[in-house]
Amino acid sequence: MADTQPNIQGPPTIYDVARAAGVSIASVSRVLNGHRNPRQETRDRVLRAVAELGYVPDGAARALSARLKEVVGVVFRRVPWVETGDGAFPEEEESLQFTDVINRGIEVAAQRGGYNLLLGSVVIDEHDAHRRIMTMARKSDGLVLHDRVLEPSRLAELSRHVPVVTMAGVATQTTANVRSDSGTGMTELARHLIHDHGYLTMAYVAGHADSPDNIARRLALAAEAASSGVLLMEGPQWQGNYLASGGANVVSRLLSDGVRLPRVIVCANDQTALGVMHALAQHGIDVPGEIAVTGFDDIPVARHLRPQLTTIRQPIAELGATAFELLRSMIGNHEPAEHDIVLPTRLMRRASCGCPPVTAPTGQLSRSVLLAKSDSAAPAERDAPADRRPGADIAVPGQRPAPADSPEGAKS
Amino acid sequence: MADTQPNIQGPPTIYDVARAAGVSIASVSRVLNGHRNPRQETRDRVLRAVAELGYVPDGAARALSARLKEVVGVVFRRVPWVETGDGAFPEEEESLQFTDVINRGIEVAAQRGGYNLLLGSVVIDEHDAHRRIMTMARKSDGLVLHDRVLEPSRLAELSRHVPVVTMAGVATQTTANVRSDSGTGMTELARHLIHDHGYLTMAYVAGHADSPDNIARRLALAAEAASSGVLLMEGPQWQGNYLASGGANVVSRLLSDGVRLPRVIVCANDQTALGVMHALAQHGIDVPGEIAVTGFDDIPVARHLRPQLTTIRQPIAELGATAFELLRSMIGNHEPAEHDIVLPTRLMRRASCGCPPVTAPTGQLSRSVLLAKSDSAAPAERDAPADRRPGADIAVPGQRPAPADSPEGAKS
DNA sequence: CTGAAAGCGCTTACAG
DNA sequence: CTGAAAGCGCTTACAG
Repeated sequence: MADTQPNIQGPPTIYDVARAAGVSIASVSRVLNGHRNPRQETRDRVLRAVAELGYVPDGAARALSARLKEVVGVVFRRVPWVETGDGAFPEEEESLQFTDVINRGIEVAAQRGGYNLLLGSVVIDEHDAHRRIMTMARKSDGLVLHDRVLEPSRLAELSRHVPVVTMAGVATQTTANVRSDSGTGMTELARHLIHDHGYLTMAYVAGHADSPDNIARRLALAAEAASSGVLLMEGPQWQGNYLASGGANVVSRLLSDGVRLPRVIVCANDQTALGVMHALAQHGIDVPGEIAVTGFDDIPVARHLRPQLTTIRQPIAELGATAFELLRSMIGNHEPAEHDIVLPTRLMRRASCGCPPVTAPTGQLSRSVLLAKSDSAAPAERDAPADRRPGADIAVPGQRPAPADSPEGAKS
Repeated sequence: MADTQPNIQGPPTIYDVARAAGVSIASVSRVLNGHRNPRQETRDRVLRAVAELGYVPDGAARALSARLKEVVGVVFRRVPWVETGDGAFPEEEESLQFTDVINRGIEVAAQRGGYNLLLGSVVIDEHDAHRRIMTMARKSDGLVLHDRVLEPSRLAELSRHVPVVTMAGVATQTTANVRSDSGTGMTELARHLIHDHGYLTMAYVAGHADSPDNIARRLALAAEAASSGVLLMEGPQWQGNYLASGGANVVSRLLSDGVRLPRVIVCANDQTALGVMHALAQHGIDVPGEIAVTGFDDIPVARHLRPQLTTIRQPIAELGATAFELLRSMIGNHEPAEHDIVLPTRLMRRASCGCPPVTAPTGQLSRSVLLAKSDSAAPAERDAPADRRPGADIAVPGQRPAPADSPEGAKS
């Protein structure tokens, strides 16, 4: 078959394969798409030619003809880049771990279904975000929209063109939504803080004020605080933005204003907690000894922080995968089975709330493991847990930890 | 124009617009693509019809006709999902912050250039990874490949189909590469550890053995150690995998084997350092007091760790953006201007190497900021820095910090 | 400046 | 089972 030359340049087309195999392009297409029609001999010849030429169908041609791109678009909201003084190029300031893990969940599910993921970001207040999103829509079979990438009014218009699934949003007549159970999760956390730890004062560092997740978390926390007579500080001073910088700014501002801080700071998400813990540490305030801090999400780094972050785990990757499956069920003008899918959450008790830290199961190690002499004091050993649980990083719903500080009295 | 009905279903096509505007589809196309031909009146009519119908061209048709998809593919390597016992769905175990930030850099640059990003992952030892990558190639105009997603032999084949840029790899005859200057960065770090801090024993927790970055870092560190007579521990026992779990496993294994640890653990990347610090903390070993730890990359969370992580900053997002620009210069069969672009790195001195921690510029705060009474001891104040620098989180090349521990003698 | 027509590379009825 | 042909929705020479 050495005489069968493909096009002068560029990848081989289906015509090249057909010529090499001595069949029509229809047969090539049938073999490649797994129809059972072609007989074995035809199939063999086609497959051989395909292998020889290294043929892979062009995605655009396939999409145009089959009316299916096998691509799902994902739009998320990105922090605008900040120009740094020292280089020609801007750098990103924040990580978006929650978003990234969701996207990974979407991608894995999409892959299984033979889809690829078209990723695009939008910046706050970008005036023609909807145009860019529309362009993405026309490059995909459907769209997953993260929180707050498009005004609700535009949403309706968009959903007339392609199926749309929102993440952590609100289901509409024409769009479906996937979220996790923020209310139940926050209620569980609040009860742990109030009843297990006996904390009497708390604050809520909010996420975006109009985010449904933020609202649900705030309300659940407020309800528990009210029913237990616990003081809950919230409001403009405590307004964050789901970012570490937002959490850090809230704390720094309050401290420099001389505002007295509560015993626990409950954060709208882990990223915020990251910033809050950072700011507290900068000011020499011990967590959880002086102030306990909690998050929401359980992003991968949560367990690597010092102290490890007590938080509500969302099944983050699964949220993404669920969004993909839901979207796929809508592709082809089908109605989704459900319009609002809610996944469960669970409390992860770690050290930042005041629960005993989990240390290595091997127990205390001899100092002889240190090759180098050190002139620094050995680190203060924190209170050894009464009920040392090897798997305490895993949620144990039925189990109550020993309170890390003594209750300060009930319902002051 | 209420009488102009679009197709029964689906988004309007260029034919719908042409009919509504009373012109040919060619004119519609010309107006939309910014050709200067159409006269003002034609232009107005087209634009009005476009607005009324909400027309946006189909990406696949456009791609097929214009021979340009305006999509760049990005392939990265993902940790395989682990089935958890408690649910139907697997969960991701690790974050991939370095990869995620690079991808964000690619995406931002791509967006500026009118491109979108097609994202796909590959798993270690996936046998038909190359087929999936090929499919992605046929859905894009070019490919950015992260480290080790494809065997080198397949690379050559792939690059015959589409332009390929590798990240942190090696340039070949047919592919270009973008990386940062690992050698210089590691040399700077090693000198800081050896000469500024006076450390005499160190270890290197490696990344993937065949990663060019890993090799460059290891060699640079070894060269500095050798020329200063410092002990460097490395080898199979110290083999990591660029993941937090890899770093944690190395430390845990060594500790349970009773191996004596060195004064500094230099990690191949930040993610590894995260795991190392986590494992050390679990075993009650103080960082940096007993063992100093350093990373490489400066991923966003590095500065949020306790202690803050001393590391080499790579311009991560810029690496991605550069890869996109390079790739775009290759799209259309152009030769890239450069085949191997190397971006600079710089040392970020933070606390984990033993440099003085940076605390809030406001100085010490009254305990009265705490609303709740606390029964826990105030946190131990770490050695106050002699030269407290407000901007110490920013690299200050010319400045040397006070050593955090006394030199243990020169060139033992 | 504008329209009719060809063509991008596929898939899929429609005949045979 | 197989091939010739139409068609997916665009862009762009080619004529006028």
